[in-house]
Amino acid sequence: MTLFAQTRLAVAAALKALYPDAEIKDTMISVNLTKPEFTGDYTVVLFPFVKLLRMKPDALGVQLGDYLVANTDLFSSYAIVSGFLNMAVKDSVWGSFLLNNFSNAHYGEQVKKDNRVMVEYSSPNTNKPLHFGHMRNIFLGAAVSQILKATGNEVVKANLINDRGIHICKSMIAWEKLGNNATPESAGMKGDHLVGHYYVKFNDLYKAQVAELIAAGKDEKAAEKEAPIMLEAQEMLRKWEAGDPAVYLLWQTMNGWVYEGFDVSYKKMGITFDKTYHESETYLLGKALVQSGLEKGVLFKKEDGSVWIDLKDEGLDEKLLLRGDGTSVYITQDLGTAKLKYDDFKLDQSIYVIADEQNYHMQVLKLILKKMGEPCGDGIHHLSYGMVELPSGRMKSREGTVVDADDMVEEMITLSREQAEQNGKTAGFTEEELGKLYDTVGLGALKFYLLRVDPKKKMIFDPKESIDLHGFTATFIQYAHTRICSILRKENVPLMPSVSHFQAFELTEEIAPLEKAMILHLEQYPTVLAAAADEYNPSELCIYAFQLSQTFNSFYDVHSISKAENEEKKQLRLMIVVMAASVLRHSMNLLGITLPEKM
RNA sequence: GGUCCGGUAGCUCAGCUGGAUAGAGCACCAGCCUUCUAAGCUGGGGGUCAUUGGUUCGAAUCCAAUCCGGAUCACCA
Repeated sequence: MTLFAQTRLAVAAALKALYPDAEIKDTMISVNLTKPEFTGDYTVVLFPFVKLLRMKPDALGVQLGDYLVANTDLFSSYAIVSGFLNMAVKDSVWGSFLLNNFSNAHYGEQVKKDNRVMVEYSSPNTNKPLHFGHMRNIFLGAAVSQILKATGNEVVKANLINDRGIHICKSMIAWEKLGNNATPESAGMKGDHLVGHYYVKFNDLYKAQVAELIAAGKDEKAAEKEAPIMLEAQEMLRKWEAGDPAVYLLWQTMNGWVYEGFDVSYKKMGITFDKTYHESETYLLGKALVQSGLEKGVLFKKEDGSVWIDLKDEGLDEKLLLRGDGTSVYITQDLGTAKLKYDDFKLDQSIYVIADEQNYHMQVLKLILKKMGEPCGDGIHHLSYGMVELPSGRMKSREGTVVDADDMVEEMITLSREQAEQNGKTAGFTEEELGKLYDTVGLGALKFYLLRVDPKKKMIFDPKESIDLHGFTATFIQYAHTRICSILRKENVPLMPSVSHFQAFELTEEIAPLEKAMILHLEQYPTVLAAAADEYNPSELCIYAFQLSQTFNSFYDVHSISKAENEEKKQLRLMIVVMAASVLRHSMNLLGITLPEKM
């Protein structure tokens, strides 16, 4: 148990012992970290009990403080400042905290529980390459997966590829018309970029045809419907659904190019999946569910044969589940896929990382499953995140205003190289080491940038202002880590020393404020990690790791390790920095960010 | 119009289960490298926490109303 939690329990026990007749609820006990400007480590807010106990805050504080010091082994003293009881934890407690945890590579993790959860993320369409918006989705999903694993869950990372539909046919038509049988090899392009290129071409052609029709006297709506290239795309989709061999072959070929391109991008970004679903294989699955819903009387049929669900009593409207011609719609597929996932893995929870524009869709999906009595609906959680926008508004792949994912990665790597060269940081590295380092720094900065903001907030990204490598960034944390590694190299202490490494350590001197600040931060890590998991929010780890690095930099500035005042101080500080480096690595690894030993 | 999300320093964001004088980073200004990596540290200026009212010992945080921005309410996916 964390010291923080122990303090809460101790306060609860103390109150019960002191005032056995008072009904003190757990929620009334508010324990916080003591603000740096006051002496003490943990603060108990006294106001909530004042009314109940009919006591002045200060009088209550004295009784509670005295009791805690006398009856627990945790606290050495206390101070009361205007209604706040500031408890000082004994130095010896901090000493054993360090000794017990400094060499624990799994510090902060939770024991395995019987809970299987799927996280679906990335989920790209195969008509265009990944862009900056996808990266937020991908990094979020990957990070949340890792965080859930670290907090004891069994995690299945899933990717649902949208490989069919009119958008794919658009790329195919344009390639047929304009491609001259170009392949990724002949065009010298990544496959996903090649296919994306023809998707843009399609829209160029389409717009031109619409303009032509309008010039010929058609109104806009009719023109958009009748543009020949659009009719061709729709015809191609019908052929695909009918299993036309030529269309099917082209579809397979072009999707194959896209997958090769995606694989390169995923690999560069360090992203993997345990399971890949393809919509072409799942899009018909929902129909059986709809049929059983009809039999159960949850759904109803209209005269034209279309199937609906009535969600009016939930404050929503009627929702179509199957077209009159019996073909499925978007939500039908999702119903089927939800059940498939559940049956495949016996899931307790199923997390969908999907942009917030689909909040309504996900709400409806859950409601329908619930009404149909499908157990797979219970564990569904929509991890909704805000879109990444440009200063000029949303990115539109049709209009080619997207910031491409591969380009962005390359740009960040270039930026990290420029920064390193500017700072004269390249000495003592081989070319190969430098290349690896720039990847680490560039990608780290990118991931951190996208993860440091609360997922539900939308982000505005200005590509003209490149991502900074100073301040609240991965680079800052990476740098703090390399400084620690440098100390450890000098002192011949391994990155992960054995439990017995500091067994001779004995605490006799008072712990200095910045040493204490480090220890207090380290003690918070399990609490922060648990909160990040509860809220599916990796940004909490970003903030935590940044603050720990900040505190370390101040500590580093004031307290020398190799020139510590004495051997005891040296050992204490070594334990602190060993553990700090370990916690930094642990938290950043969960976000997919690597911390180098030299930079 | 209904529903949901957001509005905190010039900019990007923390803080939101009510708690001490509202915090970071960037940008700006002034200092700090013969000492473990200056991609760093120290200090400074910069705020009507959108507005109004309410609840409370105490409100950026909770409630209500209003204003502004966004998303969504398809037989598209």
